[in-house]
Amino acid sequence: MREGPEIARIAALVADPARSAMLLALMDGRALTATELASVGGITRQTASSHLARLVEREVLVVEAQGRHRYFRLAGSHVGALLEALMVFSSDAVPPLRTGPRDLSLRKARICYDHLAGEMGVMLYDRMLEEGWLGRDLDLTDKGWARLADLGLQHGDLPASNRPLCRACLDWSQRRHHLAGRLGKAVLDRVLALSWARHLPASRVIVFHPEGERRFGEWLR
Amino acid sequence: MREGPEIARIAALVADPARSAMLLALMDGRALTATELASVGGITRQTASSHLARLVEREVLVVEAQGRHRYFRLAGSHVGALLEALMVFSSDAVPPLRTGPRDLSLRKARICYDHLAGEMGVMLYDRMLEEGWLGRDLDLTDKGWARLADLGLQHGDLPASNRPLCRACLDWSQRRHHLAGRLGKAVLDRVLALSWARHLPASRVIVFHPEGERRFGEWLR
DNA sequence: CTCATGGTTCGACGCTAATCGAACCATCCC
DNA sequence: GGGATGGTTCGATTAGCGTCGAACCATGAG
Repeated sequence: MREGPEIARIAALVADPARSAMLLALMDGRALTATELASVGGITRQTASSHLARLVEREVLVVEAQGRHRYFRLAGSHVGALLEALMVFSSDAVPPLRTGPRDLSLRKARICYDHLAGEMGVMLYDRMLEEGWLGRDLDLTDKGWARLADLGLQHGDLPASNRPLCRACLDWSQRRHHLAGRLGKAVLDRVLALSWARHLPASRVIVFHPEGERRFGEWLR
Repeated sequence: MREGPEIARIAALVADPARSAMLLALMDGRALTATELASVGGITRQTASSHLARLVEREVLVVEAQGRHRYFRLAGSHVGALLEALMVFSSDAVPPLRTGPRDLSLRKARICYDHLAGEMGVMLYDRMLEEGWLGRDLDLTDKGWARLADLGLQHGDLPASNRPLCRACLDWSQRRHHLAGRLGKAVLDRVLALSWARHLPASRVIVFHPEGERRFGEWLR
């Protein structure tokens, strides 16, 4: 391309129908896989792969590899701001996309390895960050320790190991982060021990009892 | 082009180096001619003409014909907002462009047909709008009439005619509007009659005397 | 009127970039 | 181990669009 203002190259990234459709689908902050994005863009996987590589290279998207999947999401709020500035002209809508399991109980709460996933897991993670229980690099603050004590969790319940204390894990259904690591396991264990929820046999479903869900939400308030 | 989100088509308008250079040059709100925009875009006039037609058609720019010139400017603040959202990624600078006469006195104040142009003329027009002397459709308000009386201008000094009372005229050097119409002529006549300024013989230059410039500014305060 | 200048239209050319088929690599599941 | 799925790389094709030369129209100056 002939040289010119930088903004032309950025605009060109959005100017392709397939790429812009992918970006719109990511506007709600979720993370989607390459195959899903190929679908919303109406193109094949190999074409999408090339588009996504360019978007990551220009730091419009960030990518997170997890197993054989690669999750893409917007690189920051400035990308959302750009898309919104464009939507002023066009009034495009963000297309709905169902992700993950159809089963409502699975979407609500389930086990991911050994920690809590689904809506409840994402809520746990979000609230801990919002309320300052976790610092920016996922370190547990004094306030965080205090609130864990309210739940009955002490330092002793979280023995040191190679595994990190707190880790962010991409949620299959929500496509946002939930809490993993030793603390993720400890919180789930505690929720089960308190009988706020139970683990449905022979499945990954976690069923919250109404009273347990209320208390869980209150603890996070 | 294959169908897809609207935002792709808007982004495509900015994605071209020549077009984005033109848009950047217009970011300060001035209006530039097609030939000038061709120059900042580094392209020929005929190419620029095609670009500008598309930008006007998509309502990114608006055009104002004046004599054999066509002045283009951004269609609104939402266009500026879009460009700024793009510049977050790139930190392009708005390129400087000298417009109009080199002669400083000509840039400062001059006659345009029969009314005041240049910095002083643009200031007059801007202040009248800011202070509510003029309404949105350039009608003279009660407040406006009162302040004109301070200058010694009565209704009788502005005889009715086919020519509109107030009109916006694009300023050659400033590339912004200044005050024209019967009122524009009347104000200039009055400024000259008060000896706040004089008309340099055999030229279009208006020279404000220091004291006159002070009083003029005070009147507009 | 004649000339100069600003601007547009038309047509042809050339280049860039999006696209997909095919082959390949990596991971998960059994 | 083998099969299935997610994802990438490579190469060839194709289509869209930016570009300018040439001709033309409109306005302003003398």
